[in-house]
Amino acid sequence: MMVKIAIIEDNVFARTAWATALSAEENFVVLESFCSCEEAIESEVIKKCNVILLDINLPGISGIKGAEILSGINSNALIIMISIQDDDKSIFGSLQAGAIGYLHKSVSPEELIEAIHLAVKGGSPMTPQIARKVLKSFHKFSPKYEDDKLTDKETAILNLLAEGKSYKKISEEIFLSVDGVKYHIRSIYEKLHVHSRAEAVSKGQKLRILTKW
Amino acid sequence: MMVKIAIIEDNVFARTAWATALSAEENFVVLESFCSCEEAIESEVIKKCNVILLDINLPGISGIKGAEILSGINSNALIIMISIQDDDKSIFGSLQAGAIGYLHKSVSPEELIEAIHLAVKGGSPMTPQIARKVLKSFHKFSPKYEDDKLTDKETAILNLLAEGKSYKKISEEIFLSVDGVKYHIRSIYEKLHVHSRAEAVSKGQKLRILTKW
DNA sequence: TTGATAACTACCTTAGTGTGTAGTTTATCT
DNA sequence: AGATAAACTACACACTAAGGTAGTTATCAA
Repeated sequence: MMVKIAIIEDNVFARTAWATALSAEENFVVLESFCSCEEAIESEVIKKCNVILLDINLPGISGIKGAEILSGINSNALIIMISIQDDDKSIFGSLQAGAIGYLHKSVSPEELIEAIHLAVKGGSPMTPQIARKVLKSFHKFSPKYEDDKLTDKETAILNLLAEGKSYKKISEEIFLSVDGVKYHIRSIYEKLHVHSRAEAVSKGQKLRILTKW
Repeated sequence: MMVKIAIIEDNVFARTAWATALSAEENFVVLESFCSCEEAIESEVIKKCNVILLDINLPGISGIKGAEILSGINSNALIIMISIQDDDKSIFGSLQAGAIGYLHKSVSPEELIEAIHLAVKGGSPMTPQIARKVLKSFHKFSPKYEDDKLTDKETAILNLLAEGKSYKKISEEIFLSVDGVKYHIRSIYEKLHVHSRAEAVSKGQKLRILTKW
């Protein structure tokens, strides 16, 4: 099984260096190298490839926007970002856009080959620091004050609020008076420092109080 | 610099096998092995260790709940889960609870040693499949129908809704009449199949339309 | 025993929300 | 040139939400 690769990178040196290195590997074939997302999007090659190496800093359509478009064209292609940045916006933006790997531009050809093998085998190549960053993004924010922790009942109600249920519906579900529900919602708002359902839900998600999966 | 390790695992064989394997490694010292979270929580050892290996399936307090409590006690300890499960609830629950790594129970002693080294160096040990699962959890859900995609304006308004802003405030911010704002919100609700702000925000987060970082 | 607090229940007011309906303007397609 | 749709603006109305205030238990600690 050949691994068909497309490269999108505006720098000529990097582009050719990667292409030659990868072509040397058995089972790898570089179908085409592009110097912009626009070019790649137009090409039929994208529909045929298994792996797309994508730079983030590109003239015109950015790598992030490009990843989104390309994964729309070929949702089976494994998109690996290659970037000099490692800020949140670049990393999480790329992941949101559909990337399954994120490498630093300083990768050696050997590491790049290894990364592609890993991706093909169902893994997600990334540098250790980025992996840590990604995992940490799941961590619950532990409220500084014990007082600001939501009780189990409050958490349950917050989840029901997120489902758009009215006070009345919630009161029926948890066997409480409507005002009883209000009582808890007041506490939730106070603890989260918000003044509306939407804000509470939003903050609940940000603080990972509401489960998202 | 010694790496001080604590092990929490109810199975005697696994526990002792890991302890002996890790003790053999230079710079590693296993401070103590516990067979339940309860024991570990009581112990002073937790406050002193750098790495905690934590089983998920434990009698009494589960590994997930345990991770939450332990990271509360020592937020600097690197918690690595070791589990036979790889369902979403186990993985993401652990990460939410504060774990920075997630390994399958079938790891070899060499892999375990390697994983701890990686964790200490700022990485996040996990199996390739789990890494992929985690990264995929960031992916935007591409709406099946083109019609259900939010426009840029709608997305912007949804973000403002998430901040709890009133129609009036939003209308001022985006230079539109209040009814103009309503017009877009109707579209948002229709596309997301919801009937309230809170639900829209919740769904927006689930679909990764709203940015969370 | 008293006092404090948590967990409700109850009522009231106001502002804001969700939805129906309808008209206007502008751009796009045929 | 005419039709169509998107992007508004406008108004009306029932309902809900948010917050103020106050009363009732039950529990627990001083």
